[in-house]
Amino acid sequence: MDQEIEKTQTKSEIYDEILLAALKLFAEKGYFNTSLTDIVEAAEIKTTSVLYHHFKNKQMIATVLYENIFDSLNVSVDDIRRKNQKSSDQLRGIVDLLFRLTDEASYVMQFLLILKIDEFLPEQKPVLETAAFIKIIKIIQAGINAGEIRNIDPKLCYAYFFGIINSTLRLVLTGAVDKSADTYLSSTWLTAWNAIAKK
Amino acid sequence: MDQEIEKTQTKSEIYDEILLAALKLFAEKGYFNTSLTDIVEAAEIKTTSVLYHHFKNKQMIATVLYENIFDSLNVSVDDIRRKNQKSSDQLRGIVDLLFRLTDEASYVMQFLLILKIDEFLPEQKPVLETAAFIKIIKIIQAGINAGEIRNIDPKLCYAYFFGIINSTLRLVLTGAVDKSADTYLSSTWLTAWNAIAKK
DNA sequence: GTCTATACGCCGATAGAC
DNA sequence: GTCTATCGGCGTATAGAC
Repeated sequence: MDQEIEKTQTKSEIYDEILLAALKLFAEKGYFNTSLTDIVEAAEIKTTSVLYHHFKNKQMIATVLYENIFDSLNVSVDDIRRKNQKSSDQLRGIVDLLFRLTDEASYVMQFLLILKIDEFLPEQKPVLETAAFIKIIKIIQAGINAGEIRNIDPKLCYAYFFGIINSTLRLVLTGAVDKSADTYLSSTWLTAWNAIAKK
Repeated sequence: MDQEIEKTQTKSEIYDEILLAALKLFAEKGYFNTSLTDIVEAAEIKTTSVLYHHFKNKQMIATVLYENIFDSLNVSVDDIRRKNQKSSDQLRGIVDLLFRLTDEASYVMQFLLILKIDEFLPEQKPVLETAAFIKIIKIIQAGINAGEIRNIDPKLCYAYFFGIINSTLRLVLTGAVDKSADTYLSSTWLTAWNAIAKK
């Protein structure tokens, strides 16, 4: 998925190590409970100097993570939209993706669903205003227009549908239930879709 | 609601001012972005010494807020359980309460729904293990036993029902929609209840 | 590009007079 | 119980040699 990078502009392994270490720590302990020293240790580099050679400051590490995650999500949503016509199929694709990410990239999903991003990146767009989520609202709007989804405020519809999806994933991510997200996929999808589908 | 306090053991007005100021600031900027100086200014007291005379440290302010809010919620849930027999009526009572709190005490609801409490109060119980929420799970279990609610894992059922409720309230609390929570009450209740009700 | 050393600000917390 | 003054430490960030 990140393999489109040419050798020449590879940002170095250390760069990636730092990002990965920071992502894990932010997800586990939160941004403010994570010191640069923590990141340095987890990334297995020697001193903060190495870190500052790659990033302007702590906030920039978080900013890059934010951009990577939301850009990647945006690309995936585009892909799903291209491969499916009906709103229900597009939403199903997005749900599949989110459940898979929860099982296979839980740190990413914690960043998305659990962290309070605007607390440490106040200048970034709120989640609902990012490209990926604007497109999701569009999918919902299209579903309403096509008569697939009942005619309510798209944002409210988003809250209903992804309220069910996200709170289920939060149960998994916080360890409140012990099974994998995948276990709950079909039941949760059905419930969420029925909550917004036109009868 | 807080009027049961006898005059003799009133903790002084300053105590309450500090708590209220801290609640607002934590809700608006987050715990870590709020300094004791911020609280001192907002509470309209002179120095941090006054603050330290009432609270052992910053964390204790948050702890008292946490306990007040969850105790009060627990009392309300008891009250609702006493006044209603059916699970559906009890859940409806809780939903009414949460929507009212969102409109009338938004800082409290932000503390409950938006803040990542375990980041600054790591030793406190996770929300789902507090008395109030254990009782909510019991209400759901009773509804399943009575045949009112479909037979699924109570925690999953909780995620479906309150996923819809809470994500709608989050829209209001974060300003993603401009109307009051009350506007969405009946529609959201219906959707949430239908998501878990036995047909 | 990595090392050692260090600056420095902020903030939580305390001492002690009154 | 409130004031002035101040400490100590952590964590971010930088300087400068190699």
